[in-house]
Amino acid sequence: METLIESHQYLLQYAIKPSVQRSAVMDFLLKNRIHPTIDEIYSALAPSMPTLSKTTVYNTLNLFLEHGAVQLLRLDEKNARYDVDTSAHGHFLCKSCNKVYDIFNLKPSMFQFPQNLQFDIESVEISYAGTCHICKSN
Amino acid sequence: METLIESHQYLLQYAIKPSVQRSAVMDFLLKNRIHPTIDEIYSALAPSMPTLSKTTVYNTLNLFLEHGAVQLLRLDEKNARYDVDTSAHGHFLCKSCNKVYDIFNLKPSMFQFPQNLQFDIESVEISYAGTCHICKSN
DNA sequence: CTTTGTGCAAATTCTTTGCACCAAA
DNA sequence: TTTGGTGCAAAGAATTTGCACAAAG
Repeated sequence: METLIESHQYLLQYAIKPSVQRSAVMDFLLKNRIHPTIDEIYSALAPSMPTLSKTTVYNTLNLFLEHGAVQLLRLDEKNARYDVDTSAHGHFLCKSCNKVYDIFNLKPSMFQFPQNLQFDIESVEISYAGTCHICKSN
Repeated sequence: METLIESHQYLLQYAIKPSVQRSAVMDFLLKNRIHPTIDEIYSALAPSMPTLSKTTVYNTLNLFLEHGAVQLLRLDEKNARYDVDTSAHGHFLCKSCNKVYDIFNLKPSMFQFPQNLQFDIESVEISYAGTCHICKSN
């Protein structure tokens, strides 16, 4: 399939050696911008890849993280979530439906560290939690 | 001791029924603004409270959370941390020494949600990670 | 061949739960 | 006495590790 070839190329951009499993995981991330958990990724791919193991999904996401191809989100107390969009943006977690929304319209200055070079910043996470507009009206 | 009486009063402000254990935990939090993990709190108190159990520390912090007396921080992939300062401020985690620094000089506007009333915001977390000035020079 | 990736099972870590005992009003 | 708090042991959930087999060059 052409789509998996695209994921293959995408991995190469991050110097990640592609494999069937890695391309499938990246393909899922690129097409489903839902900030999925390991379990969500595994459950989505398992039906079409019966031999896939959850260990491989863990290995794969850790590899993606090391290569900077995904961003780790710790929005709730439970599982880690992964975002294939590594640009500067924030997140909103609805505590009612557990859906994660991207918040793109934050001022760029919010992603700059306020203090004068004292620390070396590697990552910035801006996250909100509450109730989304859909759950609010129910 | 006078200090535990202060913690006792502090708990009452949040409508938390004090106990020896709860006052001791709150006393530790008020005097050690290090955003400790459950384990750090337990290890600090256990020597002077031999019968203290880690379960009680978990119970206590969950109770404090429910009453809004502490703020939950999820800065690293591992343990939860707790901050007795519930005001709007950010945090910096040094990945080298694991120390957490408070970032107080953030603009108040950063803690307001950028979108027009679509979502009900309950909490905002702004966190940075990288290398602190001490580890940088080593 | 040789290197690297995969996947099973087991281990580890963090946190919660069930339940008996203890403490305080 | 009655209510609620504590603490042990066990359970549960998320993630990592060890190792044998498979795949790819």
